[in-house]
Amino acid sequence: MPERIFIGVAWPYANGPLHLGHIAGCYLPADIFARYHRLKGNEVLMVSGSDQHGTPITIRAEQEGTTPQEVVSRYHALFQKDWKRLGIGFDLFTTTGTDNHRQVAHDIFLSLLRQGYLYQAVMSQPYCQKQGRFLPDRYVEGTCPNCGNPRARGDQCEACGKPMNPQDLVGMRCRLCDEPPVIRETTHFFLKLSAFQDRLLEWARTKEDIWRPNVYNSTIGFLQSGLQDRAITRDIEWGVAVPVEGEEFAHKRLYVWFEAVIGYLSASKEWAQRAGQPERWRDFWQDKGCRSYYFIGKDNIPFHTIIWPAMLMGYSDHSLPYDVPANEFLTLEARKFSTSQNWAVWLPDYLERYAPDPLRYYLSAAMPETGDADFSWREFVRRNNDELVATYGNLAHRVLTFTYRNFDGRVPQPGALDSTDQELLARADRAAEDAGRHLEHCNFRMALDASMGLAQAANRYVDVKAPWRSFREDRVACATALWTTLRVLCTLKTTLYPFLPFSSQRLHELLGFTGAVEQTGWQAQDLPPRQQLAKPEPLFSKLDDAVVEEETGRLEAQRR
RNA sequence: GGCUAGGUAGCUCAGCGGCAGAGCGGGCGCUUCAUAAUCGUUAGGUCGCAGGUUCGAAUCCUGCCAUAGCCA
Repeated sequence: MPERIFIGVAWPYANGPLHLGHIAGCYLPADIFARYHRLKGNEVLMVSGSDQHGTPITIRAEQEGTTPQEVVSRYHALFQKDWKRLGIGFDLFTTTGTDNHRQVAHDIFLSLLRQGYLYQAVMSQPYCQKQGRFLPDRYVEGTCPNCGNPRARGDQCEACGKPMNPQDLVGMRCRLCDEPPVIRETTHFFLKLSAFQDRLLEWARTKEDIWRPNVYNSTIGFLQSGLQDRAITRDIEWGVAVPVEGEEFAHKRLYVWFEAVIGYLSASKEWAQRAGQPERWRDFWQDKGCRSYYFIGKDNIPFHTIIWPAMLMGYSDHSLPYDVPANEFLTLEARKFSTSQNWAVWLPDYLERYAPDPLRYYLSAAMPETGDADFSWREFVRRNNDELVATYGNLAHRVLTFTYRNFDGRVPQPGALDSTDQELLARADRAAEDAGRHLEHCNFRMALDASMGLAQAANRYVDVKAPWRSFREDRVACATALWTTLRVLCTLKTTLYPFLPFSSQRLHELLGFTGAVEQTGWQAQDLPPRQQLAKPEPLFSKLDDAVVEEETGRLEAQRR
């Protein structure tokens, strides 16, 4: 009986390329999870898209003297290309700029309004008289009252990290034209989060054994400390219109934090339309048996465990998140990724120079699941050479080349299996079970370990069996050992497929199978004796140690 | 200031009440099918600090110290 799995992944701001922190944070784990479930034959819907609204995008456009739409289109196209190259397999990766998204956002807004969960209230905002517009917080600059930094922003002082209200700044001025803004009153819609407090708390408490401790504790903490209603509209031009009549809201837009999460639902509807089955989204949103998973970074937790569930509770009977496996952060050479300081390994740069699977391997093995994790080029080269190439790649290569050369390029016919052979095959079944169980629970590092442990056991087995010796002394024993190891490779190509889709497909073909490895299910494929093997070639390449200096040098050079 | 998470071998991390663990790196050795890969073996730790609970604490509790993130 196939299960239904909905996978929502954080929506990246389309204002710049993605870096490895984003990949380790949510895109890779989501993809691993999706591939596993597809392999098991489950129905999976995995969606996300470019978040094309929000201040970072308008700022970027103004810096470049272009339009927000141009910025968005450029990076959205880049994202699409990168997903393909890295093997992140969305069922749909759309944007928040579609008519469909606007309609769904309006529907939710109006539904919440009708049910009394939205209300209007007046708030004070900085207003630039010279430009005749309200200024987003981060468009306002001034001296930090806390540390004296003269260039603190209205949302936060980057020097001392203190969060800010624009009014707190000494000598507040407009970042675009240097004029001091005035404080003006403006009316906005607020979401009555407080109305959901009790229901949210009751619901969240059912998640104690499902959510990661970090996710559970911070959510409960938030809920217990009391929710404040939040404004869901802003005085800006770039965004989704506020669906009410009249001039008052004509120049206001839905605030991105409210609008972007709606993308999960609107993308599902778009996917269904594109598939020619416009009602199909209901399978993933209104079927009680469907589990929904949201892969995000830890900075996004409250939006997915509090705000989005509250919106869904107020809207109608749509499924609430089942799990929100938020990852911690990745650091780069022990320092925080920083876009403004250009301290980052950008995904397009990586993909220009290296293969996707070594990165997928590294980020899976060092995934920031339970605490922050670090990416360093030294570790990257080491993990590639000493783990991926030496343990897994070498196992496949040593067995395939020996077999290909000495058994006429075909899978050997095994004799009777002795206890060592049987033990290894049992070990393989156990590894697959373990990997599956860990993947079910989003424990990606442990799932990967299960497979790598099997590869090690298989290397030991080959050493014990020494087929290069038995080839001369006992041809049947040699054939049996090789067949057994090849059969273990069949398990490995399956259990590693979620992590290393490209090399699993290659191994699938090297073993003489045709078609897509994804079609073979979450089980070791039968290995028919006499099956023609493909001419062996290494699955992975060693990297020269010089890569370490080259890449760390590049990082330092590009740093601002 | 409040909250959350982590501080364990040279490095990356697991363990979370019962003899301190893994991978990698270091030393030594075996092997030669394989991208000098594999495999065996060995060294290496006051489990952040100080108290407490317990027959027994890396593990539970309290306080402190550096760290990261979130919130006000």
